[in-house]
Amino acid sequence: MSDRDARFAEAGRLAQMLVDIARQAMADFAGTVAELGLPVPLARAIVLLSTPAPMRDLAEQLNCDRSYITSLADQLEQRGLVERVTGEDRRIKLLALTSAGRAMRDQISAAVAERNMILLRLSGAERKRLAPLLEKLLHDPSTTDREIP
Amino acid sequence: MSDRDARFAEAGRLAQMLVDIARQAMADFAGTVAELGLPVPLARAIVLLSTPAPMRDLAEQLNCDRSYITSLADQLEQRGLVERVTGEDRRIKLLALTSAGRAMRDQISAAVAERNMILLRLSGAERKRLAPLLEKLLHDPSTTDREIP
DNA sequence: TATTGTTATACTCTATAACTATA
DNA sequence: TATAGTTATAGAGTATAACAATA
Repeated sequence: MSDRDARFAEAGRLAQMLVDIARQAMADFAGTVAELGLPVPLARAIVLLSTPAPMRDLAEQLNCDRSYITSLADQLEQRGLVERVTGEDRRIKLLALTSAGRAMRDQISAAVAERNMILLRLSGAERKRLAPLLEKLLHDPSTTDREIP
Repeated sequence: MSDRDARFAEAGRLAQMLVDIARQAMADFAGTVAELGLPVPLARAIVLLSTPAPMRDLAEQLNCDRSYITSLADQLEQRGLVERVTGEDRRIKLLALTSAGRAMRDQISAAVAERNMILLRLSGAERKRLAPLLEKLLHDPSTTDREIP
């Protein structure tokens, strides 16, 4: 196997591990919020609503269509977790957590933090080493600036 | 903010980054295989079929129900990428890549390797530092063996 | 009786297009 | 006319339950 192939293979394994770890983390999140009776999309929205936000903004943060936010908002309203608040610009509706919604948000945060895999499995020193690597992976240095000979 | 809270917050950020990076990697994979005309679930199955495997095994590796594998197998067969081969135990059907399937698998592997974010964004030294951290996150040291004071 | 795969069916997540109200 | 949200509808991905064939 050429040097190049070896590097490809090694990087492939790392990428696979990364995806598997994230899958595990997402499954953990799903399990955690399921115990609170929440489907994942509703829980994600609640977590983002630390402060009232226009539905449009939520669509951007969740990376989905505005029409889907309508559906999420309907479900959250039915559960009494958010209310729609008409904005100053009367086209805009803010989603605001109700007190039940805030309580739910606190429960989610606490439960998620407690089971955070990174805290459970890595020491402080290891977390310090991990952070800059993740930063670099996340903040695309334009992707094309490194050569693969 | 207490020390404990600070650690929770920091670990939360790391977990979020990890999930975001994986999402990016998965989107890259989806884009790559879309160029080859494949939906993600079919591509994932093809990648796993380096050697013929019972449908039951595939279900386990893809972490889904056997009935769904039936549906994937139907679609792959229609595209001429796999064939069902009855096993020695005649209840079992192996999925085996056809030559077109093997060609597709090679194409996927090459395209994915070329765009591997880890290769594009991390140096060899950085990859060396990342590997043991991912190993540790992946191979659950029973999750409960570390205390969170 | 237990296991493998199949069928029929249904649910969740999400998008698209056309619409309404406001700006 | 452009933007925010809504409605109706549809598609992908996946599961559940009942079933057939084989062990």
